[in-house]
Amino acid sequence: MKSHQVTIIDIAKKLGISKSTVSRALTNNPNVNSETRKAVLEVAKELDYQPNMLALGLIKNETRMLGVIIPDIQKPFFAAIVSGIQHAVDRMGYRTIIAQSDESPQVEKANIQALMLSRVDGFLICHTRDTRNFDQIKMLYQKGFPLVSFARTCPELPIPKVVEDDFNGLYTTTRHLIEQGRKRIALLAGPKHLQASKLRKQGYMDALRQHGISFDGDLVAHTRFTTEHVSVAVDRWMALPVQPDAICTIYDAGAIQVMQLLKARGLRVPDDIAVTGFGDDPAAGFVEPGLTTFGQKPYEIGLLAGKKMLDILKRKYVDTPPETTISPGSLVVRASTGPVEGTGL
Amino acid sequence: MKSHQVTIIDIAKKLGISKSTVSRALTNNPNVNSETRKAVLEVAKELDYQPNMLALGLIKNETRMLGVIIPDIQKPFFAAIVSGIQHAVDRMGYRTIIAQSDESPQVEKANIQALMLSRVDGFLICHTRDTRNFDQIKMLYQKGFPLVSFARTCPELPIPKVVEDDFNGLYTTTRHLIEQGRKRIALLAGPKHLQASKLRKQGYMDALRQHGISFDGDLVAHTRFTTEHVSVAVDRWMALPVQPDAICTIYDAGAIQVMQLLKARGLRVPDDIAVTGFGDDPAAGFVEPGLTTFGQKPYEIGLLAGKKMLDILKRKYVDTPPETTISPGSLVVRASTGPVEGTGL
DNA sequence: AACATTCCCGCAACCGTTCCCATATAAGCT
DNA sequence: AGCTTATATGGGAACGGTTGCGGGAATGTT
Repeated sequence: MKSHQVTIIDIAKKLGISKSTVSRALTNNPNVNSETRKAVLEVAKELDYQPNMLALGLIKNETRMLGVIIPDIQKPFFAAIVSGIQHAVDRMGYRTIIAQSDESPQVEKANIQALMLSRVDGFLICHTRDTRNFDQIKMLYQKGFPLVSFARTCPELPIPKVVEDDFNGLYTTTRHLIEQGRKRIALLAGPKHLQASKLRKQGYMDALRQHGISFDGDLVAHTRFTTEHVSVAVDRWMALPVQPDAICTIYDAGAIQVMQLLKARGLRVPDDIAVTGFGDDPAAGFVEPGLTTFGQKPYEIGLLAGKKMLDILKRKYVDTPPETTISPGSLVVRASTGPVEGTGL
Repeated sequence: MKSHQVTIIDIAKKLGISKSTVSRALTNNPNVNSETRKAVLEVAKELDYQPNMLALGLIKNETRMLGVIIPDIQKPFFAAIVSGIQHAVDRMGYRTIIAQSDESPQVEKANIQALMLSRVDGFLICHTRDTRNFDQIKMLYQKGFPLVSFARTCPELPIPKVVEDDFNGLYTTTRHLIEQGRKRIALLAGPKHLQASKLRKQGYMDALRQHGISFDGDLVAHTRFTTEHVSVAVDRWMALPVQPDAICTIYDAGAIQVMQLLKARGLRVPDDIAVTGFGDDPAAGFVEPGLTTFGQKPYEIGLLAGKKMLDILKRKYVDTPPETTISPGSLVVRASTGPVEGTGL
């Protein structure tokens, strides 16, 4: 089937020299006659020689492969991050192996194991939303693997991180709603154990407080990002004696579902009730009305994460402590909050 | 930094036996005493031994890695395919290395080269929309690499392929428009050299012919999937003495842009003019009005492609010729194709 | 002419495994 | 007891490269 692989020995035999010399000629080692080198290069091309990275990796103990662990490549957010990572590390000759955890901590664990066996040179990880046990990544840390974490990170580990602008995101959207004259602003929050989730809720609360609006626990719903939870939350709000005039959410998909539920109830967005999201998912621009949201740039997050990984690989962080980078975002105003109709895109 | 790697020699030394025996114990070779095996397994666990896949790959000449080449991971279509491929091959212990060509034939070529150097065990490829020169993949074929092609394939190569239901897709959407009473149906087509593009156009033309509608060249626009081309096409159609009452497109993104352009011109969809797409991109369900489109299941395409790759790897196709699988789709009717006004339908 | 230096090149060890071959011991059969 | 056979183990080549060491030839130095 696959024909015999061309090796440096084949080249050596053909030229009547030793494989050492061929190796040196091929690796630009100065200790080789220029004519010999020329001859070697010529034969190498003629035979279509391809160096065997496995053999090389065995010696250097590196694979030039990076493991990227994400929950779900089909989410535009993660797809964009992956794209950014790849474009950052490709030019330095690193390949990326993508592994999806499908939001399952067990699968995440299995993926880490598998990639460790594949001997990747480093890991870029975004945890499952249900990951509470960080033993696996801690184990990688102890073993000395280059590690970069993004979006959903392990707070206890001193490794480079790239995260979204969680606090500012919710602070900004909440303030925007207040400035639009909204008084009773509900919050569709996330799981309490998630760091990003906590920060976003904090942004919401700080915005309320700074504008003299008292916090009302009835207006906050903690979801685990499921459609059921969102449904229940909206039902509960609508059953309140005084209904909210705005719903602030910590993720676009939730906001879009909220809008659909409101529409089904005959409520008009934004006239009766305003809605905001977080992230600026592509869908936010397509829905009607367009969703006002805090725009993030996942591709940039990927680029940053990739660059940090390259820095580690270049041993840049030998003494400087790794830092957490916050990828800035900005408010994208569309029709779901304003009195005016948005652009639709 | 990275501490000494634990090898089978370490285990052997600790037990005072030879590495051969350790290897046998670890690989479930029957020629080893059960007590010895137990001892080896114990020490292996104690030392946290991890087999070195590089050494193993060097011997077996395999990496258990598959190269996946796609134009753009950020397109939901490709993201879903990648997900399908991964879920198909993961359980057989294959990792996937994703490489994006960014729709550039040169990058595609470079990626193939790089992955070949990484010694992947096989390739799953979707070509660039501008790939006309298939020398690279032919080279892979000649070298005997396991190959599977999907969505955008090389027609000349006898390799397994998984494609969308191109012909039926456009046949179905066009017929749907005709059944809705549309008479002058324009077609937003693709590049003439693309196989998928040709087939979709053929579906459109066959539907017209079978319903006694004569083909009008003025109503067909060939694009290269750019926003500029779409814009020009719509301008041209609107300048026609008799404007079309429906626009049939071969891709959702084009259809959505068409709807926006029509809206900007003050035309109502579907009252004044109907629009159809192809693929059922997530956005098709979000836009207003919802886009009637021919739904494809890219995740299934990925699954199929992955399974075919596994079949090749298992040497299943030694004598049976590789076949092209068409992933079935179905019409998804939404608001963008209501019946013509005044028909009473 | 004697010696040091430089330049090339070959030898062999090594990276971590697998696997073939040889060998020693134990067991089975007449 | 003497022979074959099975079982368990060790030795070492191989996979495809890199690299330190040593040596021979050519060149430079005194």
